[in-house]
Amino acid sequence: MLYSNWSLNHFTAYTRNPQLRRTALFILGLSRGLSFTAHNVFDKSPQSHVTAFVQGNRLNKIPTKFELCTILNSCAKTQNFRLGSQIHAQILDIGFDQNLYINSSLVNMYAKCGAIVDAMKVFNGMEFHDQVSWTSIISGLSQNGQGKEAISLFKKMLRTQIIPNCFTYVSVISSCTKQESVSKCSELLHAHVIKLGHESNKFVISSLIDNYSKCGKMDKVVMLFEACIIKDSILLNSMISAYSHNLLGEEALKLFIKMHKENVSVSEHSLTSILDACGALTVLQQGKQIHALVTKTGSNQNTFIIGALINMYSKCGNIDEASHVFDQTVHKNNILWTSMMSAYAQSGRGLDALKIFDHLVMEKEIDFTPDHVCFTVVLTACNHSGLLEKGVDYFEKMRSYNLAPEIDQYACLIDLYARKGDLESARKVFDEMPFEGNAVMWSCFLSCCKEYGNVELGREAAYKLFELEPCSPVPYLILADICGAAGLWNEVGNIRKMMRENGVRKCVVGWSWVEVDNEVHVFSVGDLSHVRSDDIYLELEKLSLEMMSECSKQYNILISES
DNA sequence: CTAGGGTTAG
Repeated sequence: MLYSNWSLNHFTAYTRNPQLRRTALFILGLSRGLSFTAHNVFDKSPQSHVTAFVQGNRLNKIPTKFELCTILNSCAKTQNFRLGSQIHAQILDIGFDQNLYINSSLVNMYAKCGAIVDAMKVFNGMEFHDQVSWTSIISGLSQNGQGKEAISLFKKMLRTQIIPNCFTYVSVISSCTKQESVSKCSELLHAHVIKLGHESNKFVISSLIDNYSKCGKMDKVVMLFEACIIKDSILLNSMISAYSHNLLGEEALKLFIKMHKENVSVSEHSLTSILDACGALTVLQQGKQIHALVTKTGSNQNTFIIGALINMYSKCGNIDEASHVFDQTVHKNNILWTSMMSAYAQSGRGLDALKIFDHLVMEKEIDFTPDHVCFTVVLTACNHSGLLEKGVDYFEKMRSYNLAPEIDQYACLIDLYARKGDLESARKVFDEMPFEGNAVMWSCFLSCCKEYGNVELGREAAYKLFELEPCSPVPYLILADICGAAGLWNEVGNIRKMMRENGVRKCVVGWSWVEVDNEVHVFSVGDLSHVRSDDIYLELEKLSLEMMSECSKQYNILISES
């Protein structure tokens, strides 16, 4: 028998399933020597490679290893798992199963089709590895949301003789970005990159910019960006989303205008990021102009863009326009339903958000399966409307959808209890959940302890935060507040002393100012949520995009060292 | 002689 165990596993799996029996027979047919000729494969689209392959099969020609590589590549691009695995069977039959090029293509093909287990099997079955095969599996894991595994394989690679190249670093850096807890990796990997001389590779820079921006290290982001000589559209998009992500919408808009002026092609990625920035700045006028641009470029059915439009309109206080955009969407999917619920929750209409959710899960005809993000939105909606019991119910409901609560949903649960004043139950969740509480969670909890004057729990939360955020004065100040309110003046004195001893400065929130028409407007950088649009952005809203770029020289934004 | 891996968006 020519088949290895591996292909037999596949084959039997197919024959057991009546719907896949035809595929099974096809595999058998291929393995008996059917083949293909690829006509003019080099100037055709992946889909026409696939067609050529299937046609060529009928001509009984045995494909060369080069042709097999090309066709596997096309299967990867078109996510054609069926054909890809059939070709795999043929490869085993012909005996190319230890060819490095073919195996790397196989790993890539399976990974791109989401069959990461099969990709791992191929990878583990390889006798020798090189840079490409390592990178294929690392990027495959990263793209399939298994950042942790990608990083651990990277570490394994470092212990071999094979030195990672710039392709590998791009994948590893983006895995780190997706894994929240490993923000410390940024500098380390950056150092690797410099040492190996990849610091001017545009892919590496884009992924590093993304990584630093997600960790809030904007100084590094700007440094990298400014060192770039050629700024292509992806780099600019990474930069725009970095600015948006770090509440620097102003900078994001400026860059977008510059990009538009210099005729750098505006992609759907750029539009999504810039809509985010408009939402964060609550500049409705600019948001509307981007909406016009979306319509003009025909991107008005792209899920990411629609989601961003809904978000932008709701942040700008225009919930009706948000729901109008949603209504005009032809294919409403999970992401968009969730965006719409989130829009209602953000606009203080939590009950409307819950109404949508209840409707969706009731209606059997609508294709909707709630995921983690969706439950976060539902729980947030409960929180904003003060619905403790309902929130706890929804939390319990997650399990009926086979969803194990993640840290975000636990954070919502803690918030629900704490805001209602049930601090003991909230505290219990910290112990019961399978995660370590992070700074955001403890900060929320601490604020609630202050609200309800609970010294004991407040003290515990503050001490946790001293460890988690050693530079932040906020927990010191809140704890001092709690103790002051309880008349514990000795402890207040001690807290002040601790602050001095630990070198924590009282003022860390930066201040910025914007100058428009000779008037100076001042606002805090850290948190813009309390800034009312009519206070500061009134003047900005009057400006059109074109005018903004003309005026940009006047907007000297400075962050003072307080 | 020909072949394989990478970045940005909820």
